[in-house]
Amino acid sequence: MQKNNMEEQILLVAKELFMQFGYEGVSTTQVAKAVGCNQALVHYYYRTKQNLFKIICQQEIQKMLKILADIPQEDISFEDFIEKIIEAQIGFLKNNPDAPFFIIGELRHNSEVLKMMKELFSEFGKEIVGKIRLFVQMKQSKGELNDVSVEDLLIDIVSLDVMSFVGQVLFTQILEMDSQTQEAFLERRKTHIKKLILSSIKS
Amino acid sequence: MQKNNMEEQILLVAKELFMQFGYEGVSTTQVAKAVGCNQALVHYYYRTKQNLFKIICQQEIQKMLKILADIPQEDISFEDFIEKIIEAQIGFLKNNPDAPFFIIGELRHNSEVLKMMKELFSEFGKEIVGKIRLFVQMKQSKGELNDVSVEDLLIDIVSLDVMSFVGQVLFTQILEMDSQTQEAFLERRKTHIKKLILSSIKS
DNA sequence: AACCTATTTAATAACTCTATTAAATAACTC
DNA sequence: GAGTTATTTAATAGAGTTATTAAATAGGTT
Repeated sequence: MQKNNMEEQILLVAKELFMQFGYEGVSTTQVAKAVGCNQALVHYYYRTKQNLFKIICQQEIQKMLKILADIPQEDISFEDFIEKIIEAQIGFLKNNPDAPFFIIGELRHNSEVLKMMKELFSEFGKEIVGKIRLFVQMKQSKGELNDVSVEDLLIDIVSLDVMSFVGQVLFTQILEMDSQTQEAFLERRKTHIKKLILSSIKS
Repeated sequence: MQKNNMEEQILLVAKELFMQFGYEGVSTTQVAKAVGCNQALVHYYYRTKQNLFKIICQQEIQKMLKILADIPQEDISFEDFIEKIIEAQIGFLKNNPDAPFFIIGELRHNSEVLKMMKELFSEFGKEIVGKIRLFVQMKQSKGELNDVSVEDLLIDIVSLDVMSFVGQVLFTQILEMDSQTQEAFLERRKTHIKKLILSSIKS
């Protein structure tokens, strides 16, 4: 391989491996081998495995929460609002298929991930919920929307989006779906989720 | 500890550890220490770590799918039908809080878990979907129900149930919820999920 | 070219991990 | 109680892990 920027290469390759196999599932020796450099170099640039992992976690979790934070602010219908959120989330998941597995898999026992989630959530969490609440209240004041819990709404959308993805991976393996069928499955889920969410809150 | 049945003790303790920390996150030395026996005993009874893990996986995944397979067959309303399924799932998750983290966490890279899911799904999967389809068709023939995709319905319910649980663990840590608040959160989600599911399919 | 600094490697210390072996102990069977 | 089998342990081989060190190499500057 021997790309000129080894520091970045290591981070990139380590990200892929950690995301797929988890913290304990990857050794610095494996990272070095995959990069094509000496194992000591991994430690030269990032000192410890913990530290390398921490940097990667921070980047990835931040990326994920950014998706939620990037709520459309224009004056659109509630239907389009929901659609855009779902679209953004599924889009992100398509580009980062390992993300939910990584987060859920590490969350259960990796205190580093937990701490990071806590930190980044207290940074972005209120902002995200606040933005959506604002939009919902605006629509409510116009009489276009019933009473609705923003927290439940968010949990519902994230739940359905994330698990569509987990399901897709599962079914891909179990039912031997080809990539075309996978794509179709996700598209079907996307419209289904939108319909499901909207059916419960239309005024 | 030194309970008289070491073979069983090892399985029990190993289950707890594997469920929380995953395959790579647990060593046979740790298992032995937690049980209070010699490390070689773990291998005496189960030969390899792989094999021990496999046995535990089989048991746990089977338990999970059983929950889905135990669909109420009595002549009840569709509303009660959905409620019972949700009740059963949330109940199971309360007793096995690590289960979704374990499955999703291992699914991404542990071929053993994947293979097992594949095997057990082809054994129970069709049965489960078939049972629900039968119930749905029965209700449809009576005109009590719209057209509905059984697959989507199942994915929806499982998604919302499982992620309520993942969310609960997350929020417990992030928002420092006490056990009473956790219980309330789950109860609220339970009724919310039921309402959400039903709102989309009532005829 | 000589010097300096940044990058990369080989070697290795100090562990830990899995799995096996042989020996010790406990539990039965006659 | 002697003999047989089952359970449990100590010891250890062999491989792999993280992290450090000193040495080698590459790049840039004067």
